[in-house]
Amino acid sequence: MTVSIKERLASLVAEAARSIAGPAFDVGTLPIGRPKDASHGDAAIPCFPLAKAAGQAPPAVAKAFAERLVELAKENHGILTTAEAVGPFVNVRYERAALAEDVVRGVLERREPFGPWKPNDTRVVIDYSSPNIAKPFHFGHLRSTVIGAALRRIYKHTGHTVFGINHLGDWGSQFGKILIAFEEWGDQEALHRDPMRHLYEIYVRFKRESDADPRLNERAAEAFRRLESGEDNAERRRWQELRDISLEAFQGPYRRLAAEFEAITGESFYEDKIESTLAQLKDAGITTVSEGALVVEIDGMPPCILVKSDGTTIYATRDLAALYYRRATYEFDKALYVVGAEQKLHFRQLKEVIAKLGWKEADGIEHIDFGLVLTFDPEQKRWTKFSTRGGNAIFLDEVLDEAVAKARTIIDEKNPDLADKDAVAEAIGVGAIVFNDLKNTRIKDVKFDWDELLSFEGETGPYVQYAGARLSSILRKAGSDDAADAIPADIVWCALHDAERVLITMLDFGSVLERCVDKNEPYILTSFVTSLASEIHSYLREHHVLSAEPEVKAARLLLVRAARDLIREGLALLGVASPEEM
RNA sequence: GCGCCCGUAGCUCAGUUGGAUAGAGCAUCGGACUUCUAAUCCGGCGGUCGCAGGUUCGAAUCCUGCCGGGCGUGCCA
Repeated sequence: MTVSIKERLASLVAEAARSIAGPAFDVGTLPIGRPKDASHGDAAIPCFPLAKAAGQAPPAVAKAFAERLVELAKENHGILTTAEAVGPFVNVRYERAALAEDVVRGVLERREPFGPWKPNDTRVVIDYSSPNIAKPFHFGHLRSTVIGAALRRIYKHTGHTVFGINHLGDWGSQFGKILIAFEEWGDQEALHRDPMRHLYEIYVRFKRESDADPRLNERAAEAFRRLESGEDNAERRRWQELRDISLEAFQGPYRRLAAEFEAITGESFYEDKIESTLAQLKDAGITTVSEGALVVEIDGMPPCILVKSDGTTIYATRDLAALYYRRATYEFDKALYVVGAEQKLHFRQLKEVIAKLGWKEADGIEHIDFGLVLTFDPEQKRWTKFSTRGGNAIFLDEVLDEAVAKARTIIDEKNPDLADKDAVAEAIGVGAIVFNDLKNTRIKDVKFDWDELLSFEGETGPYVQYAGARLSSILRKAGSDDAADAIPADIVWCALHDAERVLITMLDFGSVLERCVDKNEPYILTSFVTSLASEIHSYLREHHVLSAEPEVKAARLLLVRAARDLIREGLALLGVASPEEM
């Protein structure tokens, strides 16, 4: 197995460091970073830890360190050309041909980290999307769906065994409300025409009318009791009907968003597992009865309620049943919950309960929280929460359709002869929305802004897609867009010396994925593909491919192929399509 | 009240876990298409990193205290 140029640099740095600061020096304390200014070099090593260990001033140590690196580089060809001390830093430059070959070959031959990583033994359950099907699939559901789907693919790519789970909100007391709402105002024709919208309308109406008529809430509670009784009654049949129709309706958005699951086990799936869950929790001796409810008391926070005083269960009970089931079924090491930040307390409670049970898996339970979707309130002149109750929810399909329509308009204007315009518009429009949601740190609130959502310029999905399309176009015109094309033996790799910025960026792919996994943050990858696209757009302006001298052209075509593949790979991990043309 | 989160350019955000002169996009101003897609590129303008202390060779980053905003705070999810 070949060792990447990055790893070879790391071992060179380690060897040089030990020869300066002694064999006991902890090489891990010496970070290899990127210089502030790209003109300084390809990689930079701050020498402060080394200076401390060597007991000398940082600039002096840096100087000696750089000299040692140069010596070592002479003995080990194909890694570095220069190592220069600048004050307390050492800036190094990769040997150009080696850099180019390492990166391009790595991508095209799908070596790690560009291709799939060798399997590790970590098993990960990712709970995401999990829409409440008594409520509409609105824009707010996008976040969990898109973040979770991206994490699922990133974990898979990096060698984890992953189980993506849609913990559908298809149970619970709000179903009592929906049942009563449907009994009062339900309409079969409207339900089948547009299930989500119809259920949304009657749900909002229920919320509104129950304010004036508390009897509605009582009836809803009774309906849920009857549902949870386990009998094959009218409530159950209606529930089953609404659930099936809703679930079917969700498949459209899931397809468009490239969201896939290993299992769709909603809350109702645990209905027959609640009893044994409660028994085990009681047997463990961690439950108490408080104010008529069965709870687990937890230091420093409110108790976790298992059975309400009216005898019905609650979401925490079902989440615990799910944890028992998932431990037995998937033998997970990590259980990630991609759920909004407002449920922070609930997941802290879950984790505490599991810790009280003494499970070794407790540490692996992690709430992958994210910010709210806000809407601008012109009256209050500030960003406020969407409220389902208020009825100002924005449907996801509406947003996607709007973006696709905008993409279609731009295609007609810029590329009227394009084949398959509708398919390309779908890829661009949906890609823009997905990309936008994965652009920032999860915890940031998302401000719902049509202008920003429908912007296809700058740091956007279409910007990255466009870079990919330009690369594909070059390959098409060169007639060499065959992924199976072998890399010729006579490639002059140093012809790519002027593509250093692109190559150095591509070199980062592995550590980018590591950071994504480490922090459960897809935006790091989003940011990476944006940088790569930017480097490509700049490069293509200055460096013509098809008209270059044969040697240069051959090398550049390989670079183009590699960059195109990596952009496609990165976007695919995020859930964004890469049109060949746009 | 208490707990958690956020505060960086006019706006939206990065800042690789404490390293070099704090970076992008949008907006704005100027420039680049008879050459592989101008959904692009190049340049200008724009900063008391909320405030005040502290830690040290070095702080947007760590610690403390304030200020402002958000979320949560026992039977919704």
